[in-house]
Amino acid sequence: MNLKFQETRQNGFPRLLLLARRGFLARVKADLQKNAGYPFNAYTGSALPFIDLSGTSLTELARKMGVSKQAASKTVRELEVAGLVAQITDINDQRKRIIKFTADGIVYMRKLHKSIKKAELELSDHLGVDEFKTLKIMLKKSLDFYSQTR
Amino acid sequence: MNLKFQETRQNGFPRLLLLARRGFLARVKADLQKNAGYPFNAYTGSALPFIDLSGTSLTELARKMGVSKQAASKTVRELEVAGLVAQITDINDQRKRIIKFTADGIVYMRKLHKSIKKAELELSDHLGVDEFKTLKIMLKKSLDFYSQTR
DNA sequence: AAAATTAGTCAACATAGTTGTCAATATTAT
DNA sequence: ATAATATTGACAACTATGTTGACTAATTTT
Repeated sequence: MNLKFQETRQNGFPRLLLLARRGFLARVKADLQKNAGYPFNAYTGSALPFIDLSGTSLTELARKMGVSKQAASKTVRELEVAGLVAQITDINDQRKRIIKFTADGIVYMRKLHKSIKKAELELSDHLGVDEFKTLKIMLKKSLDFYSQTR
Repeated sequence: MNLKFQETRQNGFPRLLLLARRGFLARVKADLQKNAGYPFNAYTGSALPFIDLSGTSLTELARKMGVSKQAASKTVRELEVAGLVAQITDINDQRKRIIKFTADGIVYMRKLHKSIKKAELELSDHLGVDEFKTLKIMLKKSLDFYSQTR
């Protein structure tokens, strides 16, 4: 019985992506905690980058994050508890809650950004600058492909 | 106030990896369900490839999957219910439960493998064969980097 | 003004993992 | 041989991140 397909699967494309991401995020997290004492989790990681400095409504945030409003709502509550964002009611539409960064939230964003850049540089160093650039371009092209095909 | 870091974050490296993986797996899943009527989830996706045709113990499987024994145990139970694997007690060590594919499990593995290959080919077509190869090599190099650094 | 749509919440549940604890079995050291 | 130690795998309780369904309140359309 042939075992070949096992080897293929264990190093299949989706697994490579998963593990590469895990490795990368572990580095970001370590750096962020060391340098800032801040948490780093799905709230901070997947929600913050989609909150505009001028404020973003929940529904808009949910859409950008690609999750349900309910999931986004939970996330925002956590960020609020952590003191990184505040929610204010929209004057023009009282149903809307506008989510904005607190001063602390902006500080956090900058630190997070720095940690990510640092991790990217580190990897870029290891792979070669051009190779890393190509890697990112290829990934972007893949996304384009999948968002068209969907 | 500068908005630049927002743009950077939304297309940051880890996000690219996440979305590329999501897109890829959606294709695999669609193909698999269309052609085989089989489920495709974390159980099948992350556990099956690590079960050896000659059988694998739970502890070994957990180690290979990179999760706790408890998590692996749950997964195996699901696979058992789905009829893809069976657990038998090891004759030489009665603590051990050897997990083996059922005939159905092997059929499933082959189909899964085919669907993944198909999705890889499709993407390879879109990116260019050489580029896709490079992409995979770069990802592998990244993994090596992170497993060393850890 | 009534009907329909939209924004957001609460509750219940699903999935994929975790840690802590434990019994049964094997291994090692005395 | 037996006592101490280590390993295998189970159960329970919990965490994190998501989902869907049912709902209220506010706004927009007709």
